[in-house]
Amino acid sequence: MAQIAQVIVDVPTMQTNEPYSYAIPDALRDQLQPGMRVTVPFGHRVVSGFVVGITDDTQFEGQLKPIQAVLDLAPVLNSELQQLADWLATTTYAFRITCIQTMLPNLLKAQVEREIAPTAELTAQERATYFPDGMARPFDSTKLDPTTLSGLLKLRQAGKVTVTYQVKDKAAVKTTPGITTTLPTSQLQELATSVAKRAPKQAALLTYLQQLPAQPVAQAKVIKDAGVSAEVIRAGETKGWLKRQPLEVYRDPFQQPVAPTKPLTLNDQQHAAVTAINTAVTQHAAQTFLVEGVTGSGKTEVYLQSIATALKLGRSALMLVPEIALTPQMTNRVKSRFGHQVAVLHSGLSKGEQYDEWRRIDRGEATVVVGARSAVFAPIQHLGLIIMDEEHESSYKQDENPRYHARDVALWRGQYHDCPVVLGSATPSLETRARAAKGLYTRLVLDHRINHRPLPTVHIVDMREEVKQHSGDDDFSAPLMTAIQERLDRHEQVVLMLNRRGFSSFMMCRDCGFVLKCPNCDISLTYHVNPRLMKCHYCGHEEAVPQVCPNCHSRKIRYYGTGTQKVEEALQKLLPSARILRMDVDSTRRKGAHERLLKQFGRHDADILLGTQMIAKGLDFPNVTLVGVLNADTALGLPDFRASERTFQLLTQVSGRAGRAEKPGEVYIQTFNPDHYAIQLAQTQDYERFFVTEMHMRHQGNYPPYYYAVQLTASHEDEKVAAQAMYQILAAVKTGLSDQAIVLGPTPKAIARVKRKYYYQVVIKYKHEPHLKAVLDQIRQGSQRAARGLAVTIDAEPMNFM
DNA sequence: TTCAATGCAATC
DNA sequence: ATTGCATTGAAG
Repeated sequence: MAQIAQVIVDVPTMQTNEPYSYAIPDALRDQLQPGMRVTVPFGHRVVSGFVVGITDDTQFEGQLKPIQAVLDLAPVLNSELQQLADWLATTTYAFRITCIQTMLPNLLKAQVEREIAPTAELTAQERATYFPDGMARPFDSTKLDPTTLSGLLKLRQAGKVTVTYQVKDKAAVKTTPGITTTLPTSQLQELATSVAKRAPKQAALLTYLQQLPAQPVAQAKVIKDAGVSAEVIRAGETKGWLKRQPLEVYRDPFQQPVAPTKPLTLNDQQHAAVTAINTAVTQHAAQTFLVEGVTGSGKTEVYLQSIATALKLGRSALMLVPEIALTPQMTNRVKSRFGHQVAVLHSGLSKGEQYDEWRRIDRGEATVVVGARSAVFAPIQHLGLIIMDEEHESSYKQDENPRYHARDVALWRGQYHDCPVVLGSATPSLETRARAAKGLYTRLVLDHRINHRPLPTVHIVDMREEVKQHSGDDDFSAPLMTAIQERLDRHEQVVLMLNRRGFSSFMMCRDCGFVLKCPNCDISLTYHVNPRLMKCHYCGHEEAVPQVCPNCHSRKIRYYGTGTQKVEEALQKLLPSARILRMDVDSTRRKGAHERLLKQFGRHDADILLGTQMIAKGLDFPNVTLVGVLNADTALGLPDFRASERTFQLLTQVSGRAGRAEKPGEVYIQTFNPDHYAIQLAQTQDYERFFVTEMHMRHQGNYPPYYYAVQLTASHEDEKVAAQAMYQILAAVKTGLSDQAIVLGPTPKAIARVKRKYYYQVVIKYKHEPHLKAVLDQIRQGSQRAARGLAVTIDAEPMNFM
């Protein structure tokens, strides 16, 4: 019986979102397995694809085409991850191939390249114009200029040129020169004694070769260990003593060795938590834990000791951390406990490094994986424990297709492997905390700080009063300045956070009120000092800083609001002797800059670390005794039901940065909303009261976790088209769902225009809608043949309502 | 009437 | 996504 491969082709459309049948040529029959990548003829070209099954027959009536080539020796997705891909596609409304690609390291994304070659049919004239060197040339419609492109297309119509497709697999294994010997030890011994007296180096090499293992050894190692030069090795090669053979090496992103650490002694609460988790690990129970631990309560040690238990049982562990927290501080801590068996996966690595870490995991050489969001797809086998630190972080949700939440994937894998999942946070998401309240998750509370260090004292500064007393737009209140000065006098360090979410410094005319906006997007341009430019944070548009108002030509156009650079300048003016380190998107763009700045601060090369949200997470500097939040409430005004939750989390998180060692810490929060519950409760770090208050608000507003939510968005260059599409979708939703469902919109998004496109959205809130999936799938089908340029997205449980 | 731009369905 | 093929639209 002829075997048939079921292939998902790499063409992300609705029509090709199911397997296509291909004949398996005899030569590939033994080799091919589900989970492998292949190249297949598709229409009039070749595309890459992914084998999801091998069957004996097919529904397809027509003539099957054969698979062209197999790209892998072994499946790149095992059976678990293949099932996970299917689940991901159904729950996130994404294409199957998109899900598969997301789960694989970047380098395994095969690329199709087109080439165009001349034929004998061409006239000399045409040949000279299009093929000056007579050779085939790359045919990339995005890179060729329009005239050449249309010319080439005409020639193709006439059949005067041929187009070929080449699927390029970028997966490259790095090698280093290696050495092996084929001679038996006895012969080498003989040679060593018979070699000329005045060639001691050759003798040394021969002696060394005798104890060489069968596998190739790096040439660099031979040179070092045998004490010979590359010259001698070359001589040995010509004499046939040894053979050169490329040796596969891993690009190790973690070069520097780390000092091993021993498990620390646990306090009672930590001990209770570890015991509970260990029991679940040992019993292979797919139980979910919520470790609710205040900052400084030693959550990480609980994670590490639980991981140790899984390893002892011969199982592996996955630890997820927000990208921003994947600092060397954090990875070092895991590496120094578990050594070489740790693999690290995050976007800071090069693609080659990512691929190599992925392969170490796939081969079972790494049994502890630490990584950011996408590491939840790591090909770990025999999972014994999954940990997700800072579980509330919104970066665990991917904001492009597939719009998955790593927490959901982690829970899925926990079920699959029958292993516990530990969600950890000082400020759990309302969803998670509510599930714990319902008894779905086991709650483990760590409310003592290690060594009973007190929580920092938090002061709230009413900026309305400050502005009244002083003149105008000062970013620094008197109490905060006094506190900073005290630290400088005592040679202690200060962390200042500028909340930048949805807030920036913009140009406004004081005469006519004109605000300078991006010509492509609907948002105001941000003022940058160095280089002095107006920039759009969404599309990257740049323009010169205007001297006069473009609207009324007044010279009184000034910038308003607060950027890190402006604050830095102002602060430097107030404290001329203070050494200030600025950490924001601009100063950390280059690879490793983030790490370098933190090291600098850790060495006390600076007194004040000034930064955006990124400094709130996971830093641990013992000499920091003061934390200031310059503008606590910029996020509160945003049209998002999670605004309070975000604000509370951020303030609590950043407050934890103060006084982590023996010196007590102080926190100053500057706000224009001193009475808001999110800020009041952040002052006392009272998560439980915040939870109860916020749950009440969510209940009032019919928001998650009381309701599920789906956000539908349509975007188009023409505002009318986008709006119209949304009204059609609205009609489909209304007829398809019960009247229990709450449908909001269509409304223009808070930032209605981004990159020359208008955005409209509809939000569905529901408790139980069995037909929802069918309705949304139908919308997905419909959006396929809608107006050109119209993009419809479906986001289940969105994190951003803007 | 002819050629070209535009829309549309199919791709195993 | 990309293609060939049908349909419609503008010039001959």
